[in-house]
This record gives sequence, C-alpha cells and structure tokens, in this order.
Amino acid sequence: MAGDIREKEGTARTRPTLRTLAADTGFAVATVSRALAKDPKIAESTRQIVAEAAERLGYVPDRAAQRLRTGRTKVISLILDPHQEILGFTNELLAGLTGALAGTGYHLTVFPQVAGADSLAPVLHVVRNNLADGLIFSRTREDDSRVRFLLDRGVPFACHGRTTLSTRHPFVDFDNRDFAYNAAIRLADLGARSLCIILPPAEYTFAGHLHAGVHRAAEERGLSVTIPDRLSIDSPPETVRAWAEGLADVPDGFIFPGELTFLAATAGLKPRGLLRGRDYNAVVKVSSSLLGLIDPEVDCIYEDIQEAGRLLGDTLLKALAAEGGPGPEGVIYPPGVLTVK
Amino acid sequence: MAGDIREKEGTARTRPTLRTLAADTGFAVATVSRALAKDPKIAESTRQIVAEAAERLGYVPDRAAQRLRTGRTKVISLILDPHQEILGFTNELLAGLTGALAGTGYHLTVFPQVAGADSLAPVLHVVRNNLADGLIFSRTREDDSRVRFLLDRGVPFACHGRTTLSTRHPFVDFDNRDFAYNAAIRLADLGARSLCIILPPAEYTFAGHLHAGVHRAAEERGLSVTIPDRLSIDSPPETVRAWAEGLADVPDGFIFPGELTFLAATAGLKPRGLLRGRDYNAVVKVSSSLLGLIDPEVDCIYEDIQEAGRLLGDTLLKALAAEGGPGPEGVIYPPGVLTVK
DNA sequence: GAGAGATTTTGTAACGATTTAAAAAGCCAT
DNA sequence: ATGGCTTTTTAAATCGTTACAAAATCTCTC
Repeated sequence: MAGDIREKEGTARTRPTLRTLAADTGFAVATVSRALAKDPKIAESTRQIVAEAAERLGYVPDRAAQRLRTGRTKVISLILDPHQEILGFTNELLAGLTGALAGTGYHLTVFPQVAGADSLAPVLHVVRNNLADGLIFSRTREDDSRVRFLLDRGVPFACHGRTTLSTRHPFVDFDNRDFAYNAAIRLADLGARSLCIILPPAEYTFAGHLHAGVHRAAEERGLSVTIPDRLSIDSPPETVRAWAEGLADVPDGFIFPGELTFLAATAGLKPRGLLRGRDYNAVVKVSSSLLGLIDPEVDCIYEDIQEAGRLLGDTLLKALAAEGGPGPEGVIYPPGVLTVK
Repeated sequence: MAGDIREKEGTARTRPTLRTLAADTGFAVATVSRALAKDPKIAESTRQIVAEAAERLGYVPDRAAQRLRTGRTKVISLILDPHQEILGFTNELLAGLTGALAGTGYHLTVFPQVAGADSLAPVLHVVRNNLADGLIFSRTREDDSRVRFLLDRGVPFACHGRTTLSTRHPFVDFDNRDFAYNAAIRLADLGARSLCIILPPAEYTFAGHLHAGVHRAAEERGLSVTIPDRLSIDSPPETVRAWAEGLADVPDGFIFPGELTFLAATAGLKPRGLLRGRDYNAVVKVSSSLLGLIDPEVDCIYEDIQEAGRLLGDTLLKALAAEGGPGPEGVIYPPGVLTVK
C-alpha cells in the first residue's frame, strides 16, 4: 500500500511534491504530473486517484520548478507610473486587477516608473530578464515606444489608453471623447457660450480624444473653445490655481478631466468673486465620491477605474491565452453618470 | 580561446547562463557561480575575469533556478487592504516601498485582502505556498493574528502599526499619540474647551494611541473629550455627514485623523450655519496636499505615507538579513508640520 | 625535490516540475 | 499462443543554479 520510494517520514513539515504524490498513489512521477494536468492520455480512474491524493495531502505545485522548466513565469507586471492626477487611481486599479487575476494562478508584481526616466526602462527590464509573462501599463501615448517594443518582441500586454499605431493591439480605454462631448453639451444646455478645457499633455492619446469630443459639441452648438497653453492635468495644483487667478476673459463653461484640476481651478476662481452657477458652469470627470462631499452641486461624470483594472486583467489574460493566434480586441468602457443633475 | 563546451552558436537570442559564462571564460560552472557570489575562496583574478564576462555578455541570473535551488524567492508580498480612509495611501506606500526595494533584487508582489474575509487568509496563502520571503501589511491590531502567526512560523515581516503583544517584532508606525496630543494642545490654544475626536475601530492599535494623546492634553489643559460611539474613520462619508448634521452640543474642537472624515463632517456642519474659526476649530491629519486646495485655512498635521513605505521596506530588508539573529527595532516616524499656522 | 599545508578549481548531485521517447499492459482476432 | 493494435505508464533528460566533497594546483620548508 505504502509507496516504496524513499519517503521523508517523521518530518511532516516538508511540502508535498510530485514525488510525495507518486509514493502515495503508487504511480510514477510523470503519470502524476500528467494526471494533474488533466491529460486525456491518462486514464480517468488514475486522474481521480491522483486528484484525491493531491487534495488530501494539500499538494501545491512549486512555482519555481514550473517556471524553470516551462519558461513561463505565471506573473503579470504592472508598471506603476507616478502620476497622481486621479485620486486613488492606484488603489482602484489594483483592486480591479487583483480581482481579475484571482484564481487564475497569475501573480501580480509591481515595478515603479521612475519620475523623470525613460518610460521604456521598466518594460525593458521586465522583458529582458524574463520577469513576467505579460505587462500592464497606463498613460499610453499616440506613438508609444513601449507598445512598439512589446509588439516587436511578441510579448503580451494590455495598456490603459490607446495608441494611434496601425497595428492592432490589446488595450482598455475610457471613452474620453464621449465624456468630453457630453460635458460640453451639458454646459451648452446650461447656457455656456465659451468653453475651456484643461487637457492632458499632448503626447497622450486621450488628449486628442477629449479635444475631439469638445470640438464636435462646439460645432453642433456654435460654441467657442479655449485650451490653455502651458497647462495640463499634470500641472501642479498651485500652477493651476495661479492660472485661474490670473485668467482674463473667464469662459462660462469649464471641463475638468480630473478632480484635482477642478479643485485647484476653483481655488483660484473663488477669491475673485466668480461663482459657479452664476458666472460659469463646470463638468468634472471623477473617479471617487470626493466631490460629493465638497461640492455636491457640481456636475460630475464618472470613470470607473476599478472596472478599468478588471478589464485590463481580463484582456491580458485573453492575450496570454491567444498564444500566437489573434489577440483580443481593444475594449472601450463608457462614462458612468454619477451626478449630472 | 573559445570555450569547448557546446555552444548554441548563431542563435544569439538565448539568454546567457552560467554555462555560457563558463564556456566563455574557460572555468567550470561551479567556479563561475561562486565567483559571481564573491566567494573569497575564489581567486580575486578569477572573480575579475568572470565579472567582466558577465558584464560583457549581459548575464543575469535566472530567478526561477535560484529560487528552486535555494528556496528563497527574493519576493516580498504586500497585502493590500481595501480601506480607503487615506486618499492616495496605496500609491504613496507603493512609491516608498518600491523605492526601498530598488536595486536589492527583491521584487514586490501584491495580494488583495478581500473586504469581508479573514485578514489571516492572504498571509496564510503566501506562507503556505512559499510565495515570498517576507510580508508587509497594514492596519495592525492590538492582538494581531497575522503577527502571531508569522512570529510563530518565523517568517520575516514588517507591519504598519504596532501590536500590544509582548514579543518584539518589526513594525513601522506613525506617532499617533504625538499627533493627537499636539492637535489637542493646538485646539486648546485656540480656546477650545470641549474636544471631539473620531477614532479608528477600537481593535486597531492606533485607536488607543490617538486616545492616549488626546487625553493627556485634555488633562493638562482641563478639557472635556467626546468620542462618538458608532462612528469611526472607516464609516462611510455619508454616515459621518449625517452624524455631523444631527450632532447636539457641538464641541468647539475637532480632531480628524483623516481627510475624508474631515470633509464629511464639514459637509454636515456647514449647512447648520456652524463656521470653523467662529463656532469651532479643527485639526486634521493629512497625507496629501488636497486640503490646501479646498480649505487652506484649516490646521493640518502631515503623515508621510511614502516615508512609511520606505521604512517598511528598509525594516523588512533588515529582518531578512538578520536571519535568525535579533530582528530590527520597530520604527516610529513623527508627524510633520504642514500647515499649522 | 619530496612532502605538508594552504589555496583554488571542479565534477556531481540535488531542487521539483514537464516532456520525449520508449516500455509495459490490455485487447482482439487469428 | 502469437502478432498487431491501442491505451496507459514509465524512465530519463532537462531547465539554471548552488553546495558538498574531492581533486588539482600552488607555496613553502627542510
């Protein structure tokens, strides 16, 4: 009954391995391995016996050994960029990501993107040292060196935001065009004639999308649009506030693609006696319920970052499963209406 | 000159291994391995030759092989809890952590703490499956099952916050007592006679610290202290606001250990016509510059979460290096003055 | 120039999984 | 039984690294 292969008896402290299972069931190690892999070449009865033993002994395959043998790491790397324009972004994204990865056997490692450094550096590091099977990153550019590199090397990835490259690749993106369009329409409905929107730095693809959305609405409704130069959603709040304090010809409609920018601008406008609802209106893209506490009256449109995380995880998993075949489609998730009254 | 061991010529695509270096230098694989490990038993001249070859060929050791052989994963796991009381907490903590870990060869993996589930579960998972060499977690309790378990198993860790267990263990904690004391003194200086502080749930150690700090100041200055029952810094903002709206005998001094709680309470008090500076004063513990935009006048004391992350990383690294010997001391980092006027 | 002792290098065996090719077993008709 | 199938199991090699014990080389001293 008992296996005849040498067993480390007494010391029940060692984790069970395939050898332990082999000894327990009487099958060879190879048989056990394939049985656990549900290989149809192994008799159903054998598979059941092995599965039972694995369960009973609490067998868990050794990741290091699997990784060494197969070359697959079962790891997904998230490149974390230091941008802070969205409060709680990291937390929400991670919640979504870990949710999507739960139960798949994939682990999530985090690599930082150093502030001033080349955005390709962490990606290069992960790929060169074979640290993960797939990557996730955000802040995608129109012509993104990371996307180019990964496509070239055939490394699976999913990015938050799109490129304008012709090659199809997996991505997850918020419908910023739709957001901007609806924000502008809303402002027009409130009587605005001249709009102002603070955009992300021009190299990011979603800058163009926001721009396009506003312009479409502006054309439809005959509005003017100002886009502040030398200012972006990445500008430090003090800069934004100073800008608002000195702003001449104050527009009567503002679109803020981020809570922080809105707060900073408001901090600059309020001391001038300019009141929202009377002198101007605003629509803000939010990803938290923060503004509901500060300024319950402001029009908000919601971007669900946790959902983005989930989608990024799912998309990357699909890409990993595709294995040479055509990868998954890009996914665009829509704005959620939070408090547009 | 060239090595005589079979070399995969032509295909320069494969990553160099110890074998590659052995072939290149003419030494045995074992020698190369120990040379790279700076083993003093290997001649200095040999070490130099090997180091040069490794550099030239771009050799990077294979983590899977190292891990399989040594049993060490070179991974640190962060258990991410879903609490959101501190805006940007996750982002700051990760920035600090990855900074501390950079260049050490340790990677950071993230495991989620599912909202309602047992806090021991993810720790158990990591330890049982040997997924990391050390753990980091936050929200430490007075009697923390995770700390007990890890101490018992001898697994290195560093936690954010202290326990009240008698066994010494590594931790990193903010000086909440000092914060609360100084906040209360500040309020007394502003003329407050009756204080109110919203605490974390009682099981967390820092609830006691905050409590102690306030009480010491209250005794010194002869103040009264109210601690709202059925309310904590984890209460949903709407609950806090509702509480503030219905509050009878409004105290003249508030201490808020979190930005969100402050905003929620303010949202409840303001509609009642209660004005800060006239009817009451407040001191808030902040971890971002958010309040500077919303309410530049409010007294803030700063907790540097990024620093906490750095310290957690450093402390855990020391614990890992201690290897059986006495682990590192706990670290308490002080409040930073941000905008106490 | 032989032997002792220290220094330096090396061959081999793991670590725990997967995979290839080959062996063993089962089945059936002749 | 025997040969010819198919189904099932197995032995052995491999991934890249480290550790143990033994071999090789060098350095002195007499």
